[in-house]
Amino acid sequence: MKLGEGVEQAIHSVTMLAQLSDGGVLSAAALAEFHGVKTSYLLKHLQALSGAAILETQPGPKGGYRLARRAGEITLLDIVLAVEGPEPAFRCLEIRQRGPNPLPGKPTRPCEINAAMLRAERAYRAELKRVTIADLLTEVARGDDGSIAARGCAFRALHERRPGQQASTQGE
Amino acid sequence: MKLGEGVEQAIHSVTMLAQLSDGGVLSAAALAEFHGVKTSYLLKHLQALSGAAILETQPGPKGGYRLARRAGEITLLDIVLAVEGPEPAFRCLEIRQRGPNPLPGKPTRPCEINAAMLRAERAYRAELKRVTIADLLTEVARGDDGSIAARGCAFRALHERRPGQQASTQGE
DNA sequence: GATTTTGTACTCGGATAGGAAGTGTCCGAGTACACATGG
DNA sequence: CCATGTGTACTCGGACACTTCCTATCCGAGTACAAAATC
Repeated sequence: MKLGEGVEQAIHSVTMLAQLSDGGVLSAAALAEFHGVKTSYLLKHLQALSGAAILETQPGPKGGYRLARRAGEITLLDIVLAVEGPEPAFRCLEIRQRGPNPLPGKPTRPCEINAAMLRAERAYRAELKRVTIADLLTEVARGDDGSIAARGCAFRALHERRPGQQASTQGE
Repeated sequence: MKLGEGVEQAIHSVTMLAQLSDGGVLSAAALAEFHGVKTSYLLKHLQALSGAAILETQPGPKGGYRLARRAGEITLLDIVLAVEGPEPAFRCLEIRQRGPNPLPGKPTRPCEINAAMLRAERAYRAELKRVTIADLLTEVARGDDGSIAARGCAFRALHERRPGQQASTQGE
């Protein structure tokens, strides 16, 4: 019962991408720098998100990642499943049938233990499905005195880019 | 997001132990044989359950494991936590503060992402906490035509032992 | 023959190797800009 | 001076090592029974 570190990085990255202006993209290097993580590793998970149709990619210089759909349409469950894989955490190996005398004519009835574990996992996923990236942004803004938003804005002003469009005044 | 195989083995073992008569014990070797798993590996998890005060051990010949409390007082959550460890699946590394400009004077406000993930995990654990071993036995009995119970009874008649008491008629 | 003593066999317990998955890194394919060149 | 062609630099994408955790295994500590020796 352990989630990889990539999940946290992915959620933070999506949250950041949700805040940039329409049509803008952010490179993986910029996201990694902002979060203080390894670029190459973050790239792996961004690719997973891209493969899950959560992010869109823009190759080439001035390229980067952007959201593939509205922040209100992206749930935490989508991200977790994209990064960790869709298979459930509990895997029933039917060990009740693996003994020396495995109930000969008995057809495969659902294992009660498996059912209970899956029920719990459904509750877990349902809770994650209830939370969208837009909800997260709202919550953060609610408890923010402005400094968090300011930091994000400053960062995006520096690194956000719009492919196929001349950058206005980018110092670096 | 993956649980080890030991969880399933542990739950099945506890379920079996819950069905033996008062004062009786079952050896790890017997449990492993019944479930068709490696004894040495099962031992590790039985030890974890013992350390969590879910099982009691009886050393020596005719020794084995027994429940430390009533089956109705043992939840699936107890077993999962004992085997997998109590730490939550999602670990917030506070990467939002690890960037190059980490909000200087900002005190540690709870991360919204972390809060959402933990909320989901609480739902998961709450669902597991609702199910006791006694509930599982009831459910299994409800959908059983008698063959499952018969198999378990036959096995226990062969392998169940009572320390400090002469075995009545044990063929082997 | 009954009791004590000793020995053995069996149990759990923790420390020790092997393997799979997560973590971290590398190089290759593709694209847009920038410059140089020609008209 | 303007349009075109070429080159370069930067991006994402997938394939390749390293580390950690799960899986599997071994040997040691402890106990109850059984047999043997003694009274």
